[in-house]
Amino acid sequence: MKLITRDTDYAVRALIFLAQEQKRIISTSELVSHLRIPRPFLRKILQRLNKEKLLKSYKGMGGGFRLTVYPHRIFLLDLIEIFQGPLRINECIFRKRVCPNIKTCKLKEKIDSIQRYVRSKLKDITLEMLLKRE
Amino acid sequence: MKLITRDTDYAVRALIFLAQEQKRIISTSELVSHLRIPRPFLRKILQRLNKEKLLKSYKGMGGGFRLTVYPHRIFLLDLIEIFQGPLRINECIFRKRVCPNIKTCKLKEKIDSIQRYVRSKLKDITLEMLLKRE
DNA sequence: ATAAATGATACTATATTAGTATCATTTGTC
DNA sequence: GACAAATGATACTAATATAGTATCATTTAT
Repeated sequence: MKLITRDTDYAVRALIFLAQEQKRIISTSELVSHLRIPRPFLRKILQRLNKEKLLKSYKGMGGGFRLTVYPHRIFLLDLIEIFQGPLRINECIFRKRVCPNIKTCKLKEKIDSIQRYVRSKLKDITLEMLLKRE
Repeated sequence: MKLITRDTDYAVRALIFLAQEQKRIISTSELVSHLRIPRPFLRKILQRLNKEKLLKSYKGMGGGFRLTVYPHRIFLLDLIEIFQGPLRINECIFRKRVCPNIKTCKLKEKIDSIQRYVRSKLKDITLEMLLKRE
């Protein structure tokens, strides 16, 4: 059971690199040569981050991507949800027959609370915390 | 992102039914007629629970399964791990290039703590809590 | 004009999850 | 002992999600 899939992982690495290069425009080629991520896959990821407005893209020669959001305002939770969809851990189990009174079920409360916790903790983790320092 | 997959879910439902029938021996057929789970899939699940010693099986005519563990000693976490493997959320992201000093990384600490929390909370949830009451 | 970049989008491959099928073995009942 | 009703073991298929590729159009600095 993975909480973080490959594309989220790659996205994080790419964002770290971009953050460390400040506002410089970095091309996919440059990223590929530094991080070891398959080029077309990385391209797809960067395009997505662009659509989500975390990056701004520049077309044409000398083009590439640039971070548009401060690293302390980029949250791991958001990246996870961009690439993996909404974080839900309380789906399946609560169906008709299992849980007699779904509204008041203690179990549902517990699971909901786990989910809230996980979400809030993942929200605490920012890109900034991942940057190399000293 | 699902925390609980179909087989875990089915296992829970089957266990609930078995727990409610006390120590009576219940066949797959009876379970199938009460829960709506595809028979061969359910059989696979019951066999697994048997191997894990949560159930005891009885072969031959009149045979079936019986719960061998008290519902308050069956934990959701264990069921999840039986069917889905170890619960790990801190795999992927911490590889060579991303995290400069993996030993001391604050982020790893955070994720580890999330994992500990999730595990301990899932460990708090017992089968007993899922049984119908009043 | 051209080369070097991204945009859009469709496709393929691999892994995981979900479910099926089959045959062997055990056991209660007549 | 024969038979039917059960599980044991195991291999197979189907569907879905994840991972990765390919292609062509468009933009833009030189």
